[in-house]
Amino acid sequence: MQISPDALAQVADYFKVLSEVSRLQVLSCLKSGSKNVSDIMAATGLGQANVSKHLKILTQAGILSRKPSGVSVYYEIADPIIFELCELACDRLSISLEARSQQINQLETWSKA
Amino acid sequence: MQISPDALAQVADYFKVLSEVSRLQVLSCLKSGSKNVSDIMAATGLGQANVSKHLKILTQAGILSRKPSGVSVYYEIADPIIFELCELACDRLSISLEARSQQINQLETWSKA
DNA sequence: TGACTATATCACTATATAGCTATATAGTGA
DNA sequence: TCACTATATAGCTATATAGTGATATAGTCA
Repeated sequence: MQISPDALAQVADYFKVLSEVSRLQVLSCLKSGSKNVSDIMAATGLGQANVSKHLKILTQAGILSRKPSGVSVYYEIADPIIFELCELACDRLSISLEARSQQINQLETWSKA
Repeated sequence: MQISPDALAQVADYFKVLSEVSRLQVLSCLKSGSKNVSDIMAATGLGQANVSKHLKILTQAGILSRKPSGVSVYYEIADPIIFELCELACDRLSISLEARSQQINQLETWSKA
């Protein structure tokens, strides 16, 4: 094994941040631009404490940046690379979906034969 | 919010598969080519039942392919895209590490001033 | 100052899962 | 057939964490 588990742990932690639906919702709604916590709550439907927790996790991972402005705090995407990551994952998912549907088609033609 | 939580859930699940050190170890040791379960156990140091469980998860995610051969079962990378994903994540990590070290440098020069 | 609002944090519960041991299954050779 | 080995699975415990309600903190305006 070439790569140390410690190094892999950092990669794993990074993917773990992206492996929760709520956090992806937050990222998705921030793709169009900076928003404050209340906006994010409204856009995602998540509870306040929950949103705050996820925002902290995303910020600590370097994915979001935090900008207080008066009483509000605005968050925005600090690292657009994540959308490339999501695109790659989506590509992969659509490929496997296609493969699965082809298998189903084969089963169908077989059952009709 | 444009993307449905259901769609994001699939992306999240995909990332979740990649968010465990043991599974990344398995992928890392399979990068050089096909291996059977015993080889993977030896390369990673993981227990047999544990390796088997992780292999199932990776296979179900479409990341590995399973090829029984006699008593053994060989697994190999079915989807090299994952290495692109890992590279992107690594790039991101090295960038943030670099940023952090620059901050430390700034602190050091500041403390020496 | 005090009242109000926005955000963060704490304490808790419920759920998911990594890793383990024991057991089951499947292939191979006697 | 039986014995042996490789892999898979079941059941369990321990741990991590998402979500929630209550509370704390910080900024703003009267």
